Amino acid sequence: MKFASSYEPNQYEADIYAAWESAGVFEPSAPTIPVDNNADGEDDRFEKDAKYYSIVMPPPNANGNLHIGHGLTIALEDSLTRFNRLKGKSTWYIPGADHAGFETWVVYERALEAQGHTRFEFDRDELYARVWDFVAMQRGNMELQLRALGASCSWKDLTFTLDENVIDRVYTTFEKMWNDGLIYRGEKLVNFCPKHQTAFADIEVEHKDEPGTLWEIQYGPLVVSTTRPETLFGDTAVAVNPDDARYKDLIGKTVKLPLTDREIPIITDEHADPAYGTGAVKITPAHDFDDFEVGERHNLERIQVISEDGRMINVPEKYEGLTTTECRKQVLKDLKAQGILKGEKSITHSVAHCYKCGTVLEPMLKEQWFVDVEKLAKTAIEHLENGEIKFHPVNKQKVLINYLKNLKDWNISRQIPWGIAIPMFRKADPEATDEPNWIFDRRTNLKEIEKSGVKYIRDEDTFDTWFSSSHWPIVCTDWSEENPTPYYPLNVMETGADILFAWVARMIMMGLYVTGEVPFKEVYLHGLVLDEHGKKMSKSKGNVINPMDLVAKYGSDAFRLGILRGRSAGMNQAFSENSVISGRNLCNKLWNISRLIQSIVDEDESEASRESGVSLSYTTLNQGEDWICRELNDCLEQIEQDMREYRFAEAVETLYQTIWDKYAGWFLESQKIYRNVPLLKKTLETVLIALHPFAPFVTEAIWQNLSWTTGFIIAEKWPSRLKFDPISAEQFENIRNIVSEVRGTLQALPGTNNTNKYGLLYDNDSLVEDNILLIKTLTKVPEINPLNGAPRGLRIALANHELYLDVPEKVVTEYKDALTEKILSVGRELNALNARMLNPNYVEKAPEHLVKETQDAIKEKESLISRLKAQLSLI
RNA sequence: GGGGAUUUAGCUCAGCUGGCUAGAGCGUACGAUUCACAUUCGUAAGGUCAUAGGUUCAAGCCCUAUAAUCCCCACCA
Repeated sequence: MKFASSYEPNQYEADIYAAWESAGVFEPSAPTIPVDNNADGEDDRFEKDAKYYSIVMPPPNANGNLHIGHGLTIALEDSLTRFNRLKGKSTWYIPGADHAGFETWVVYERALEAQGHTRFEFDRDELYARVWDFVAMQRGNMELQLRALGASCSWKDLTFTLDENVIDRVYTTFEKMWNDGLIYRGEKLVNFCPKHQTAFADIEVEHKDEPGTLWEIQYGPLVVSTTRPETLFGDTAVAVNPDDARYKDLIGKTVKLPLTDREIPIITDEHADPAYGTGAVKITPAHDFDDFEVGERHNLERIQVISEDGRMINVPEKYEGLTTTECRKQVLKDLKAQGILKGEKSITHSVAHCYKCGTVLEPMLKEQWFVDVEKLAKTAIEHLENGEIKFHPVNKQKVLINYLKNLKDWNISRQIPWGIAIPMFRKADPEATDEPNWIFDRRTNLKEIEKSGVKYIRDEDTFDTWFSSSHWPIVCTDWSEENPTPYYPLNVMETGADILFAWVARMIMMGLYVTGEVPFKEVYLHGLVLDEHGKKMSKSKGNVINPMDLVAKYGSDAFRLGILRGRSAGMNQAFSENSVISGRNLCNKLWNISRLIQSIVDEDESEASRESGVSLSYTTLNQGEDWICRELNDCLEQIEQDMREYRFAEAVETLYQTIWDKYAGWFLESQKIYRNVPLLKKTLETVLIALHPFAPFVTEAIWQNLSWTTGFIIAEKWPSRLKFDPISAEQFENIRNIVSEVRGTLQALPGTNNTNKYGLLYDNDSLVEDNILLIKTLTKVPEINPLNGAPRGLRIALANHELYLDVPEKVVTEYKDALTEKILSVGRELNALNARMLNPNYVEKAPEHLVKETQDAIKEKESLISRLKAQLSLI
C-alpha cells in the first residue's frame, strides 16, 4: 500500500525537492538570451508575454535566517512561478543572496569586538576578506531554508550582490553617471552614527519623538532658543524673520558669541519663525540640517565643532575633547554663571536615531558621493504616470510618484568596509598638475594607481547597498545592451511594501537609466505579517514566529497555504498557527482523496483486467459527474483570474472549497455508487495540478504514488476544460437541494438521532426515482419509496419536489411550530419581493433579467408557501 | 503640516463594475460514526456592514461630513 492513512510531509519533502532539482525542472525551458539575434522583429511584447515569465527573488541576507516575511515572499513568488510554468511559459525564478552591507557589518563588528579586536586594527581589504569568510560560513543556511519552503528557483543562476558581474554592472553605471554629470562629490551634512562610524541615507534614519529641553540664551541684544547649547561654538550667525518688527533695527549688526570672543552677524531668513521661542535662532551650519541650508543661502562659514567620534573640537581649550553631553552640561553651567541663560522649558521633538543600534545620530559635515536624482526621478515619474507599471495595491503608484516628486539627492557613500568599493581615486598631490582631482577607475583592488604619471589614491568608502541593488532586475537577468534578454523587463517584482521607496523606486530609476525600459511590468507589494493579535512581531515582545518551526511541524505546503490565507496586497495582517493547521488538514484531505481513488482504480483494474491502466478518454454518465466537471472548470477559471489579479488568498479559498466540499463532499460521495474510473483519474489529475502552485510537495508526493501518472507534476501542463452536459450538471443542483433540505429537516425534528429512522416518500418525481440510491446514501434515510396514495408524513420544504419524510402523525404535530415559523419566514421574503415589484420605478428602470428573476422567485415562494400551508392544514 | 490606508459575525478576513435572503475559515452549540480521512461527517445559532446625512428603482460598495485605529513622509531653533 503506497498511501499511508495520513500524509506525513517529513517523509516526502526533502526527497521531492532533491528530485526536482536534479531533474533540472526549475530552469527555464527557453534560452535566456535569444539565439536568433537577427530575428524578423516578430518577437514583440505580446509574444514575449505568452512565452516567457521572469521573476526575481528579493535577495535574503546571506548571513541570516529566513523570517516569516521571507516565508510569505516565497509563498507568493513560488505560486506565481509554478502557475506560470504549468501554463507552459518558459519560467525563470532567479534566486539571490544579499551581502546586506550595513546589517552584516554590524553583526561582524560585534563578533570582532567579542574577540577583543577593533576594526581599526585592519585595513579595508583585510576586513573585506574576513567578512567574506564569515558570510561564506553562514550562507548555506538561508539557501537550505529556501529549499524547505519549496522555492522552485533556478539555483545555477543564483546571484550574490557581490558577484563580479554585479560589481561590473554597478561600475559601468557609475561611470556613465559620472560622465553624465549625475555624480558629484559634495560637502554636505549627513546623518552620522558615532558608534558605527558611518553616514546614512535619509531613508535609513529612524525618527522618534522624544522629550527635550529648549533653552533660551542671551546673545547680546537678543535671546535665541536652542535645544543644543553645546553647538554654539559652531554658530556663524543669528537669524530673524525678515518680517519680524521686533528685530528690525538689529539686522546687519553683529553680536558677540557667548563664551567666545567671536562676533557673528544678525541676518534675516524665512527659516526663523517669529512665533517660535523668541523668534531669533542661532545658526550652526555644520551641525544642523536647516542651518546648513541657511548657511548656503547666506554664504556662511561652516565650523565643525563635533568630531566623528562625538567629541568637541575647534572649541576653547576648556571644552576641547569633551563628549557632547559633558560639553552641554559645562556650557549651561557657564552660561548660568554669567547670567545669560534666560530660560528653559520642556518640549517634545523628533530625534534621528541609528536604525540598528539606536544611537542618536549626529548631523556631520562630510564629503560624500551624491547622485543628482532630479533627472532620474523625473524620467521615472513620466513612465509611472504613463501607466507602464501596474501596482498591486493600486494606490502605491500615487504614493511612489509623490515620493519621487520630493526626492532629494542621494548620498551613496558608506564608511564601512563590507560593500562594493567606490571606484574613484583622488589625486595624491592636489597641487601637482592640471589633472582632475578625482578620476574613475575600476581597479579598486589597488590602494593607489598611476595614470599618465600622476599618482591617485583610492577612496576608502563603499556604496550604499541600495545603489547596487537598484540594478537587481538587470543583473539577475544578465541584461546587456549587446544581448537584451527576453526575460527583461521582469513580469513582476514582488517585495515588501516597506521598501517601496528604498528599493522599488530606485530600481525603476536605475532600470530606466541603464536600459531605457522600466525594469518590471507589475509590482506586487506585500504587507507585514503580524502576530495573531495584529501586533508587530518583535524579539522584545517575544511574539516572533519562525517559519521553519511551522514547516517542521506541519509541512511546507501547510505553511504556504496558511500564510496566503486571508492576505491581500499591501496590508499588514495577522497570522496565526490555526491557518497553518487548516492548511495541513487540506493536504491530508487531498491525500485521502487520492488514497480512495487509487483503491478504486486498483480494484477496477484487477476486476476488469483492462488493456491499459492509462486512459485519457472519459465520458460523464450521470448528473454528479457532469456537475463536478462544471465545478472544476469554474474553479480553473477562477484561479486563472485570481492569479492574473494577484488575489492569492481567493485562489486558495476557491481550491479549499472545491476540493473539500465539492469534490470530496459531493462528487466522491456520489462515486461510491457509480464509479467512473476514467473520470476519477482525470478529475483527480485536474485537482492536483490546480493545487500544485500553492501546495507543491503534497501534490507531487501523490502524483508519484499514483499508479497511472508519469513524470513530475511540476512539469505538467495546466488542465484544459472538461467536457460535460450543462443541463445534467444543473440537475445535480436539484439533488443537492433535496439532500440538504432532508438533512436539515431531520435535524430539526423533535428528538435526537433521527437519521436512519424515517423513510422518504416521493410522488411523480423522476429525478428522485433515478437517484434513489444516491439520495439514500447522502441523507442516510433507510428507504425511499413512491408515495402511492394520499400525502402523509412531513413535507420537505421544496417548491419543485413532492417529497415527504415518512414520520408518524405525532412527530408531525410536534413539528408544527417549526413549520409555522418556516411559513412566516418564507412569507417575509415573499413580501419583500412583492414590494419590489410594486415599485413602478424598479420595473421600469432595473435591467430586464433582474425583474424576471424577481418574478420567478415570487412564483417559487408562492408555490412553496401554498404547499407548506396545505401541510399545516392537515395537522 | 502633507500623504496613504483601515473600520463587515466572538476572532481573522472576503464581498470585484452598486443588483437574489451580506459570505468563508476558526471558534461556539447540537448531533453522527467500523468500511478514504476525528487532521472526519452533518445541522444550527451568530451582522443596525463605525456614525450622520446625501445620490439612486436599488448602497456594505458611490458622494459629503464626523469618529476611532494604523502606517509613511516632512518639520520641530
